[in-house]
Order: sequence, then structure tokens, then C-alpha cells
Amino acid sequence: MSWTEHTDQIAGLDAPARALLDTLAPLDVTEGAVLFCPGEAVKGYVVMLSGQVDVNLIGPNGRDILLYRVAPGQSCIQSTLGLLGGDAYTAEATAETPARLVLIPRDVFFALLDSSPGFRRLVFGAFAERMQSMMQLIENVSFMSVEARLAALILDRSGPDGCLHMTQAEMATAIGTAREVISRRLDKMAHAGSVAHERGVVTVLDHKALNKIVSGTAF
Amino acid sequence: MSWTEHTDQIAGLDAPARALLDTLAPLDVTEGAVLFCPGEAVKGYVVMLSGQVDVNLIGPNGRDILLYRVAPGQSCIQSTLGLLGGDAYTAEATAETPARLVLIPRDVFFALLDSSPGFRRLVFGAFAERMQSMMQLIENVSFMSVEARLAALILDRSGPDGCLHMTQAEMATAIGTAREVISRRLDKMAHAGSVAHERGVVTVLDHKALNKIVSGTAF
DNA sequence: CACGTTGTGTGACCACGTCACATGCCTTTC
DNA sequence: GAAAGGCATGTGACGTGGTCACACAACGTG
Repeated sequence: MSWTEHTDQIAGLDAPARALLDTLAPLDVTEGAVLFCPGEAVKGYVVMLSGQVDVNLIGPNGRDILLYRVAPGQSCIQSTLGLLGGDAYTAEATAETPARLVLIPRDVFFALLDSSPGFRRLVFGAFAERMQSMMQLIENVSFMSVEARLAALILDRSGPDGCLHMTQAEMATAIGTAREVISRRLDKMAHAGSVAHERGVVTVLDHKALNKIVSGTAF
Repeated sequence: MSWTEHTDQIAGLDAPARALLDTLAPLDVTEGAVLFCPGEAVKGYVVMLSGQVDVNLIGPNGRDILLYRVAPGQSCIQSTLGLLGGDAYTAEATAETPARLVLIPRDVFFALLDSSPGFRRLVFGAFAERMQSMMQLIENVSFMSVEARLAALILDRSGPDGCLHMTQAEMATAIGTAREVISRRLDKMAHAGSVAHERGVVTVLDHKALNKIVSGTAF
């Protein structure tokens, strides 16, 4: 039952705060589950224990863009927003893997915020981090070419073997563009010899070339 | 010297917090002054007392995009980010009018955060609000057409007489596009009879048409 | 008035997003 | 193991948007 001691970000909290948190039961969600969607009211502050949750903004025409990914130990800022600002969710969160998380109810959240400096630091820090990454996202979307963003994605998410297991559609939402564009760009990169690609897999062939694309168009 | 009682957002604070804040001297900046620029270290938490400050993200090729505007009583979130996350500024803040503001030094800021629930609420609330508007910005930039964003801008910022005093270059940065695009779009709108435009001024002629453009392309 | 400065208009060109398909590949089902 | 359906991908056409390189026009200052 004591999950707090196994969660890095939370293990450093003061004892009273952890005792309070330990009374909450973790929740399990299956892969593909939608944790919340636009317009839904906020139930509490969410902390991830394991798994991977992606938060997407969804456009009117079906296109969507990845706002940020929530890793274990992190919290979903969307819920903080809702708790503090009172607004409903405007984005959608989906479990990319089976995930375990804790939902801290509204009143417990506020009690902790008032009583525990450590918890405050935790929440604030997470907030600041997300904000930073959102600004980064705006910067990328408005100033970087699709090719540069794609190259960055491939370098970022590919394993040590240089393989990236994603469909073109997934890559498209990850960098906020359309699938067809990914198809053409991958072709171009493959033709240049920097990557190879087949159904569901992209393989890095030339790290340097990709790095040059990333910094090149961002320049 | 007691500025705190004249600042709506702060007047509701507890007495000790206000006493502490009142020991700080307000700062005046002239129009056009740059409050901070990318890479600069964060000196403290900034609260606006009067005037208007715009915060822009600047692209490598000179293009820039308005992240948010700071109005009196609000605070500049960039500084909070820096204080909490430790990162330097990534955006640039410019005074659009002569402005008066208070800089709360790092240690005072943290002391208040620990001692004053009201101050916490203030900071958190401002944070949440900005975050929300940043998400709105991402949504607009990635899903709305330039025409829709331009129409929204014109409706938003034009006075009761329907006049908007901005150069095309200013409009361009406000909605994150290039000046030439504004020129062409304004021509098109003028041709359709929804606005009139001359050097430095745009006049709304048909509110309904503009509204339709806004919701139309956002739909 | 000549001059630089600033705001605007324009054409060409490329990158990107969208639509409408045509393949392929892989799994399920009989 | 062949047929069927779903999913991932390729492709052409077309419109919008961003960039570059200008030409001009409107203002300010000497």
C-alpha cells in the first residue's frame, strides 16, 4: 500500500504529506484508455506511478498534436490547471502503455499545498517544467520546418539500435503535421541515405545528417 | 510608498505579506524598453502595476510571435518559470507603454510562497491562467487559418469606433505570421467589404462577416 | 525640396496541409 | 490457403502560407 516510497519525486516529501498520500489507492488503467477528454471536469491532481501517458490537443479536422508526455513520477499539468483555474480540460490524455496512477482529490490536494512545502515545490516544479516545454513546442511549431522536427523526433525516440517503431500517422501527430507529409519527407530522407523505412519502422543510417537537418533548419 | 493597496490582485493579500511587499520600491520603465531578453538570468518575480508589457518568442529568422500580454495586476510568468525551474529566459518582454512594476527578489518571493497562502494562490492562479492561454495559442497556431486569426485580432483589439491602430508588421507578430501575408489578407477582406485599411489603421466595416471568418475556419 | 525612414503592394517560388484515391501488407475467417 | 477487411503507405492535384526580392508611396527631417 505504501507507494510513496517507491516514487522518486515523492519519496523526498515530508512524512505527514506522505502519510496522507499513502491513504490513497493507486489506480490501474489499460493501454489505450482515455484518462480524460476535452470539456470534462477535473476530479483531482494526477500523479503517474508507472507507464506512459500522452496528452494531445485535438484539432477540429481530426488532426492532433502532442502537447507533452507524462512519465512516471511526473504529474499531469492539465489537472493542476483545472484545479487552480477552475476550467475544464481542453486536451485529451491517453495511456500509451498500461499505467498506474494516483488521483489526489481536490481537497487533499489543497490541504497538502497549504501544509507541505515539499509538495508545493513538487507541484510548482512540475508546473514550471511543463510550461517550459510548452514554450518549446510553440517555438518548434512556429519556427522549425517539418523536416527538422521529424529528424529531431527520429533521433529522440529511436532505440540504441537506431530503430524507431512508429507508424507515419503516429509520427504525424507527434510533431503536429499530416501523415502524407511524413510519407514524403521520409522518402526524401531515405533517398538521401540518412534513414531507411518500412512498414512501422524507421532506421537511422546517418546520425550526422539528421543532426544537421535538426540544427540546419532551426538556424 | 504603499502600492499594494492600489493593486487589485494584491489588495486581498494578508497583512504580513503586504507589509513585506510594501518595503519594495516600484520601478518605472519607458515605452519600448526591453525588460528581459533570451538567455538572461532571472532576477525575481515581476508584478505589473500599470502599463502594458508584451512577451514575444523570437524566431531565428527575425520573425516573432506574441506569447502573451501582461496587464496591470498580473505577473510575468517567464520570471516564475526561471525562479522555479532555474532556467534562463527564452522569450523577450517589451514595454508597449510606459510601465511601472515591482520586482520581488528571489528570497522574498520564496519566503512569501512559504508564509502566505494568499500569495500562493496569487502565483498559482497567474500560472494556471498563462498556461491556459499558452495552450490556446498552440491551438490557434496549429489549427486556425491566418485569416481567422487575423479577423479575431481585429475584432479583439479594435476600439469602440471599429478602428485598429496597428501596422501590418505588428499584426503579423501578434498572430505569428509574416507581414506580406497580412497585406494580402487585408486586401482580400477589404475587397469583400468587411474592413477598410490605410497606412497604420484598419477599420471594421462588417462585424458579422469577421465573426463568421473567426468561427468558420476554426470550425 | 531632397533625403532617409517606414509602411505597403506584388510576383515568384517553395514548403505544407488537404482531398481523393491507389496500392500494398497483414490478420481474420471460412 | 483463398477471400475479405483493416491498416499502413504512396501519390497527384490543389490551395494556403512563408520567404525573398523587389518597387512604391507616405511621412519626417534637414
